[in-house]
Amino acid sequence: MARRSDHSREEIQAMAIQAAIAILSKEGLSGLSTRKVAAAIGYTAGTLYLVFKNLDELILHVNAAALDELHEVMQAQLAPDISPQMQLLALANAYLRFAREHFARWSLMFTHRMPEGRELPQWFHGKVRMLFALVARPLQQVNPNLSQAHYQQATYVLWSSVHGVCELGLSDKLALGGEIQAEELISALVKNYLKGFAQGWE
Amino acid sequence: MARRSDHSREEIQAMAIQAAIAILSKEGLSGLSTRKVAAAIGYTAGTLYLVFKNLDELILHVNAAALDELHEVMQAQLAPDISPQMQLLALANAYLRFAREHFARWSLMFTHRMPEGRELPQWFHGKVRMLFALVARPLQQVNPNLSQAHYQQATYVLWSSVHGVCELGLSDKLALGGEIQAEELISALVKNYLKGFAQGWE
DNA sequence: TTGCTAAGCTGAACACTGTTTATTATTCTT
DNA sequence: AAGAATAATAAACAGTGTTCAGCTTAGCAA
Repeated sequence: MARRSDHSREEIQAMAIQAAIAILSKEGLSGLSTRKVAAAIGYTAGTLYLVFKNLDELILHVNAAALDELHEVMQAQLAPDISPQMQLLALANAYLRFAREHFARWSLMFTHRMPEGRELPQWFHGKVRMLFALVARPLQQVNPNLSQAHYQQATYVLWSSVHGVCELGLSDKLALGGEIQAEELISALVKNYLKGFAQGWE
Repeated sequence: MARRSDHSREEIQAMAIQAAIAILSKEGLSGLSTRKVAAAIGYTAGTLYLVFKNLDELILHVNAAALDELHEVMQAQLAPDISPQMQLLALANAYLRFAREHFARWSLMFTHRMPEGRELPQWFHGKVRMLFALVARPLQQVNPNLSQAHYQQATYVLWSSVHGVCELGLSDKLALGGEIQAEELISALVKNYLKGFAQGWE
């Protein structure tokens, strides 16, 4: 076959991303392959290379979709009539929930590294900044007396630490006795961190 | 060739682990392969399967070696004449240093997952507990009025959050402006967390 | 309507990967 | 010295990402 023109480049691109997400959800990262993605959308592996530079670029878009979805579910947590502390806790729990429900996609975001030399594109960093902004604002309400740099640092720290609890809490590496749930750890972390953060800096 | 008996099973096993570590350090995870490990120790891929069940088991031992090495460098931080707060900060910084200097090996510990159904062996969990114990003791000194379960939870939380800061801080995902160093984040996290932890619970 | 060019797509190839197994070469035992 | 047991290999299998010559067809020109 040749020159079917059933779909535009953009359509094939979108279809491939969706197919990759579906495979990832069903079979995990090890089940993902170019041939399988191509077959799922009725094309051949070679076609993917007309639309993506390589598999890394496809994964980049899969990750971008995850960032968008994550932004959506986290933004839905924000409610102005709730204390900023509770908003931040809700954000952290939403992050944990996303990690649990979309584990393969979530961990691919961090597992995947650009090939040597290649950098993440700017639009990707933009999506990351959008996510951080969700945390920076409530933090500002918790303690309004700090500089912008402090909020930025606190955002990084809080986000990273919540991420770490999710990662180790959802893996088998921590060997939690089965007793301790990740939710408890998240709650303990966020409350304790904000207690210190509210009291000032140094 | 056949039946050379140059090395015992245990020797081949140890050689393969060391070779895998060397390859990992030089070429990263993507450079690791059974044929390459085998060639590095003067054997063929098939021989590795006489000594390891599969590649996962080899990696398991590579990770175990990393746990041992990590325990060593962290234990070296403990000095009884230093405040527990400073000891915990030193432990966190040692963890960050290890992650930086042995990045491929360090991230393989978390990237790698046992194949479906297979569990991590008990001796592996034992090594993890040994590491946690390094953190639990100083925590007990920071606030001696809590239950054992609280120390365990605090250990998990502190460890995981430091881990998260290392992971995101060392990746390109956070897009730190280049300004903020991971050391600063670690320091901010540990100090802030311990401030809250020293004040009590809940 | 026909012919031609250009684009879409494929299928096969290449160099890898982890893993299994028949076969060979060597050592040990009798 | 003959035979059994074992260490190691080479080759095979099914899969991977990636490239590219060539085929098929759409759209345009004559």
